Amino acid sequence: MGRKRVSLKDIANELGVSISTVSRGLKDHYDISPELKKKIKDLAEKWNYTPNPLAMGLLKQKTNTIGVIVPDIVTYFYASIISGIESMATEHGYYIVIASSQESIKKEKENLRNLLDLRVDGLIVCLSQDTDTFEHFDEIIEEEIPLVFFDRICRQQEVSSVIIDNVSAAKELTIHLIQNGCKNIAHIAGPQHLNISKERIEGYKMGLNECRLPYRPELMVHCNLSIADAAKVTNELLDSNPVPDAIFGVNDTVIFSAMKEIKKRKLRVPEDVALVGFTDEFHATVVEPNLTAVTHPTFEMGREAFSLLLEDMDEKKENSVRQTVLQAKLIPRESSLKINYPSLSHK
Amino acid sequence: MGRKRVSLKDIANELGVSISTVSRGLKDHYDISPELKKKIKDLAEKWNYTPNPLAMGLLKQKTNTIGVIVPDIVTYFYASIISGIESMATEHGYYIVIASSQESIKKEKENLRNLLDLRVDGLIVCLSQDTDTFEHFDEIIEEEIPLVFFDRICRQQEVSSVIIDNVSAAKELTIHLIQNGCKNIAHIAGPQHLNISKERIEGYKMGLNECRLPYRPELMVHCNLSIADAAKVTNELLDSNPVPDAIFGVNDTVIFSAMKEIKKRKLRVPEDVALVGFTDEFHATVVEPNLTAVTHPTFEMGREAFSLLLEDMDEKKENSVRQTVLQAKLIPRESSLKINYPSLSHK
DNA sequence: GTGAAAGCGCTAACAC
DNA sequence: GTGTTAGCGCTTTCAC
Repeated sequence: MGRKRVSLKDIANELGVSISTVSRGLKDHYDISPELKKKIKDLAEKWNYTPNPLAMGLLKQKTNTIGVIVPDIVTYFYASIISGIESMATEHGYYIVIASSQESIKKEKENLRNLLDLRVDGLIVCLSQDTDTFEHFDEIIEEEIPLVFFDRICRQQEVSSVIIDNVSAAKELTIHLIQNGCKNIAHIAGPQHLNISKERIEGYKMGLNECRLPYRPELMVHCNLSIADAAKVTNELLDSNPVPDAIFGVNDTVIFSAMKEIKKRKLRVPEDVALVGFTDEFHATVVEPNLTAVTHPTFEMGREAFSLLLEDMDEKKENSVRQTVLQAKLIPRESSLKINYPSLSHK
Repeated sequence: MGRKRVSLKDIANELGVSISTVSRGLKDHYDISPELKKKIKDLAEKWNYTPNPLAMGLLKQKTNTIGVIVPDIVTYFYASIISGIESMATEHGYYIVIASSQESIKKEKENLRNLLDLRVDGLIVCLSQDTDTFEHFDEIIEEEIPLVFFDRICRQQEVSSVIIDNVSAAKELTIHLIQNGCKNIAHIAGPQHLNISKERIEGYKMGLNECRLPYRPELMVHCNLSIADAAKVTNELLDSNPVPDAIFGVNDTVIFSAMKEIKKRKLRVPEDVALVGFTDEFHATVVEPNLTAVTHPTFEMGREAFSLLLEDMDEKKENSVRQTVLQAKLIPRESSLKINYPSLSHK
């Protein structure tokens, strides 16, 4: 370990004054004599003095650290949201400690425990895929520890959150498929207990309804969000009757997997089966055909989540539950364009 | 803010004993009477007592927190290394605080300052692209604050590091191209001051040499690692004479950009120009044609970096500088296979 | 067996 | 203007 960093005491000893004088000198308190003040500041500068955050934390009961729990760090969606959180946190002098739940409720609970033990000032959380009970947030809510959920949320009445307008986006995506001539649109939905699954299903049904197409239960399948399970349900869909002429996936990962299965069967995208994803992962633009999806403003989501948390952490304000709903944006790409659009017909 | 968490004092008051008794009771010190010990432990359990890490940190001069500085969080390569660090850190009871330099030496210095101010117990760092001077690590090295570099490193004699065997990997990749009939292999290299650029150039030259092909300076171009710059130098290569029949990129990002430019010109990959990347980003398998690259054991790199750091942080041991060299593995995919390999000929 | 006191680094109320 | 003191939560040495 390195040598101890310099403390107020060191400076006080060197200058032959008391610790509190140094403390005050450093922050232009009352009036320390200007000369002394200068001497103190110069020495502090020279010795690279910075206040010990542990001592400050003890005193102020505030660590300037926030915890972030995400299902995983590696997925572009989460990585870029973390990036947004980090950028805003840095601007406001906060540190962020990251923990990943690996999509497991057990690890999520452990992460929560660890971060609370660390005495973070607040938490930003995206629920794991397995999280279908929510009592582990009781303590946090009761003790009024600032908490913000994003994307996969729960207890909306009690906890602030940042989400995108899943219903509208899913509806728009569905209508987009219909406008491209699709009649049998399948939906690969996510786990039933997740808000994102429910909302996207709702939007899907609204889209069908608005275009006077019937909702067909046999075209709706559920999967956990793994590649393997997505492949399995895709094959079930392709073997069913009617064979879907389009598949709308709850997220991109699911659809990438579906695309592989479709290609294996030598079916063409979008001619035989149109595909649309959801989160617009980085590689949506890089697969062939390029994947139509709704872009999430991920960086902004991260920044917004931190903003809400910051308000919650502000002790002066009465903390009120707020929800920010951001709009996702439909990006039509090749995977859904059965009918050549004039603007894209040169492709 | 939440109510104060329970402290030893609270338990002591409730039980009518002193703080030190509680402290000892909790850790089976000396002999506190078994009954009292049980009472203490039960109450601590009931009230969810956990020691305040700030107090412990002050006392022990140890925060159990390490800082990680990466060029960015979003790139798969870094995200998965972070994931490896996190997994190992969690196992050992450490927290990790992440900071990103956005490839800027200025931000890297700020991050360093911030993390030192936070009193992290150690640091794991990957240099930014802009980092061509290294004095900002003087203080850390002098004060013997545990530090480990990975991938992009400097001051190898003084600081432990985890790298992959760039020379061998680059050589193997070059020979692979030659075996596929390429004669004019261009190399898009990275910034000159980075070890990864230099080592990959060296491997490239060794590969050429081993196959008795001349090194042609006109086929070597440098670029910063941006998409735009990679596009620019790719076009320069395609306009030059001889036109390369293969391009070996310092990393995948560069090669993805090159691929786009090549497709724009209606050239075919690999028939007209074979392509090989380096880091094997996630989407290497998803572009068409799939990208040949050398896979980095990223998760393992993260875990290994933490292991080295852990040794450094172990005060008992004499700290010695160590370097772990991991092997990257060539994954031949479509983008380099000009000659049909029997095992892949059905594609 | 258990308590009192010092000290890790800092601030702020209170002396003088 | 500057010093003293208490206290944030904890461990540990020294008393009894």
